[in-house]
Amino acid sequence: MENIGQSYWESIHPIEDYSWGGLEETFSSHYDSSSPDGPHSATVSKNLASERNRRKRLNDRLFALRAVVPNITKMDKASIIKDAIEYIQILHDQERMIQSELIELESRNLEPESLDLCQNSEFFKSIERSKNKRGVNQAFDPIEILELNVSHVGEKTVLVNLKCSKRRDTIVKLCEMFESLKLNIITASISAFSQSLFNTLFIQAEKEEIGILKMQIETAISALNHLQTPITM
Amino acid sequence: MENIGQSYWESIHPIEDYSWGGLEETFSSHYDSSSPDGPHSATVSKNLASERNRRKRLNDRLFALRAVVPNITKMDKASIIKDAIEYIQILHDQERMIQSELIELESRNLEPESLDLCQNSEFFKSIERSKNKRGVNQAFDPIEILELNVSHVGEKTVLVNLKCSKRRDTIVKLCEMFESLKLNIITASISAFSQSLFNTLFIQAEKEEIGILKMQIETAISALNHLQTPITM
DNA sequence: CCGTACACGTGATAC
DNA sequence: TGTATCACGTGTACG
Repeated sequence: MENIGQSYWESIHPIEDYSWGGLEETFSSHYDSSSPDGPHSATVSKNLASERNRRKRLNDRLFALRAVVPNITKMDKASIIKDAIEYIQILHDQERMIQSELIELESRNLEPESLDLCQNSEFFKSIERSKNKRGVNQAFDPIEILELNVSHVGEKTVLVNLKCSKRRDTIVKLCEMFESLKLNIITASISAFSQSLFNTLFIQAEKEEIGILKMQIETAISALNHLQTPITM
Repeated sequence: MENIGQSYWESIHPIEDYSWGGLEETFSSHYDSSSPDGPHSATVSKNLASERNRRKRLNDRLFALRAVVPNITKMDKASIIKDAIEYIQILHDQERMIQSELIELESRNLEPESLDLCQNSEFFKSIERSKNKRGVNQAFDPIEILELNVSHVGEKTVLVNLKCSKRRDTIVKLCEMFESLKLNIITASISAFSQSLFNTLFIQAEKEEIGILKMQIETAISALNHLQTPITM
């Protein structure tokens, strides 16, 4: 089976591969017109493939939208769009404030050349027509654990490998979390690539602490995620 | 020809100019409540109404997203999401440019009067905001720059190499600093070894931004060190 | 006529 | 348990 309809929701919560093409293929009855099912079936098949492509495109776009928007609370389609709207409004407000602050700073600096440069920037023009609607909401992203592996590589050394999604302030919160655990860290490496975050830690610990360490990290991350302010809209 | 259309929410819908060319007709009371197959039919009816509400919510959100994103070319669902993604990325770039303009302006006037203004800037407020979630206001150690090298490794790629001393919360502050700069970071790697901290960043930038980037990082770190007195917000 | 885009109802699935 | 979301195939309108 090729799993045509596989999308990221199903990749997160995989479902079993059921055969969806059972009875509709040879289905030609319906009060159909006088056309035999030769060209009609071809048309239906084309439309079917097109519709699949359309759905896939929509889901991919939605996935990409989720990737560029922090402050994702739920993985719903509607929630993703709602969070994107809120985030755009937050960006509008922030830009407005930063721009006003920049102008204030410019006004103290009495160089007319830079003032003209600023006011002629396209950013300034875009700010002019942007409207603010609400106060700045605190953006807070949940840390999504994609992979967590704690293994034992020596006599008293434990290797922690953590892969998680990279969103806004994810690195900051991760570092805070690791520092708060008061571990005996020998070396630590954090690499950000694309939309993922790769953490590698060598920790001085005993072998029997592996399970506890894994649970510690998981609970610390989930505790961080539960700190977020409820967004009610 | 049944055409069970959704129309009662269509009348509520505030946007009247365009409706994706869907088929909207009057709602014909089709499903009967007096079916002999009682509970199953009721379940199906509930599911049907829920699905209609879900679709309506999704479409409303999509319209709202279209409303906050300017320069919508096509009214496609996929195009609306695509334009929103591009717009968010544009906003990110603009924010980054504005930040660099701010930093450049701050470096231009080195009077102490403007230093106070700098500490009230949105850049530092964002730092304080992200730090304020724990209420930690202990005096922290200053970040000591041991080595900073910004070089040009490609057409639009800049390599940043930063080595500094590793003290308490150095990684956290460093990550906050890098995130607040709103750079277009391709990959970032932070390695802690012994008492030193090694940062390697690949940033999408132009060649002429190298000097600005170096100055940005230096001033941001030194500003972080100068911040340590009044964090209480 | 053909391709695109949409809404619709339905069965399956996760919580 | 019911109640959410989702993917799917289909009919249909528009260019």
